[in-house]
Amino acid sequence: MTTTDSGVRQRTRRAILEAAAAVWARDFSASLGDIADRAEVSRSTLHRYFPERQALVDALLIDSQARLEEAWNGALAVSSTAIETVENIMAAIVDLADQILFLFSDPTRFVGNPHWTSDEDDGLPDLLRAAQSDGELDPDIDPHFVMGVMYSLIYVTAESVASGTLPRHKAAETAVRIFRHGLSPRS
Amino acid sequence: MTTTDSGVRQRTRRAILEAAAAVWARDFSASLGDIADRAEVSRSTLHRYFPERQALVDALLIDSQARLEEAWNGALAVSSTAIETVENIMAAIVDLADQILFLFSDPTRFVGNPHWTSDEDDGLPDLLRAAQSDGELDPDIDPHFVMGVMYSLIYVTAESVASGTLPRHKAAETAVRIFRHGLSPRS
DNA sequence: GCACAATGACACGTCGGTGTCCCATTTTCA
DNA sequence: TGAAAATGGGACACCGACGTGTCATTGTGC
Repeated sequence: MTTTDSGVRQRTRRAILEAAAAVWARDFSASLGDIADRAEVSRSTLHRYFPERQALVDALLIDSQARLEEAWNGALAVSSTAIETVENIMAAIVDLADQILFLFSDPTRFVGNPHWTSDEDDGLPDLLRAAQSDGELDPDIDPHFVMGVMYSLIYVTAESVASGTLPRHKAAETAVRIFRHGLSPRS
Repeated sequence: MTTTDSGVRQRTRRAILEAAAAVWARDFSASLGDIADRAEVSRSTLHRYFPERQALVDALLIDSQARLEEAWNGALAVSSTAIETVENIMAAIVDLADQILFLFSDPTRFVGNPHWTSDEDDGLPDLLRAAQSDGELDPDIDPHFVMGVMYSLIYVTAESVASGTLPRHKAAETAVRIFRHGLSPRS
């Protein structure tokens, strides 16, 4: 706790968080035992780092949101137009698929959780509207539906990478292309 | 059981199956109590129709596959080209979203279940390959990945219809258009 | 080598979902 | 109307996940 967060503690902590994201992204009802197994840690150890289930949920929630925001800002920094920003964000979060799934697969999962930053105040809907105004996305489609398409494309590409159907280096490009072409204005 | 499956029994049975599909499509770990509530039936009644959890799972599995096959055959009957068949199938199964989700959201859910007809022997991959040969779909994309995109589009459109974001009468058209444009060959 | 933190294995008690009865009440139909 | 069918709801035992604790073992820094 003091100076002795010697690499070990941080590494086990990260291993547990990674495992939790990977497991809970697919099945939020998975037991702590499953997560401990995935993290290659005993259930006792898991409980020492996160005394109760909720503590792990909160920690993963905070961590996932932080990493997502980091990716978001990185994408913003290198983009000029709205559609370019959207594409860069998609490309960036393909690597955060587990975290995204954990965060957004069930809209009611974190209601009432003090650590949950509602996705209303991030600028994605506004960004999509801007892309629609620029003539890059079909203006007749609801931005929230577009977000749904984004997330589901993230999901399938990540799943396909995990199962070996899709090579990792093609994942981001593929997802972005389907998104871009599928939602372009009617020609 | 004999001639006396007087409408009543059939209707409650259907109500339970519908409820189970709707609930388990989103969370397969949901309790039988949740399903009974959704079906507006007491838990006792549910147990009378399906003595154990597995019995309900099997019944829903059989029912969902039957309805899917029916939609499949209907789409086949009115289509001539491969891509047309795919589009008609997509349009048809938007209304079966709950059943599709229940059947395919977890690939490992029914392994070993004697009632499970592996999706290897339905012709979807072949159909997609045919559409690729016809120049209607990008030939560089793995058919199984295309199937993933199909299912995820079914999912988002159905979710959006349920949440009121997307009008029902536009659901099928929207899903098909995104699929078609998103996966068309590079131009 | 010695102290001390970290980990793993095990042992409880609690709680919710499940499966099974049983009985009262309502609905259906002859 | 009256019998049969169908349903609702409570009581109970069972089981697995969870939360908490203890104790032995490992390994890390001094």
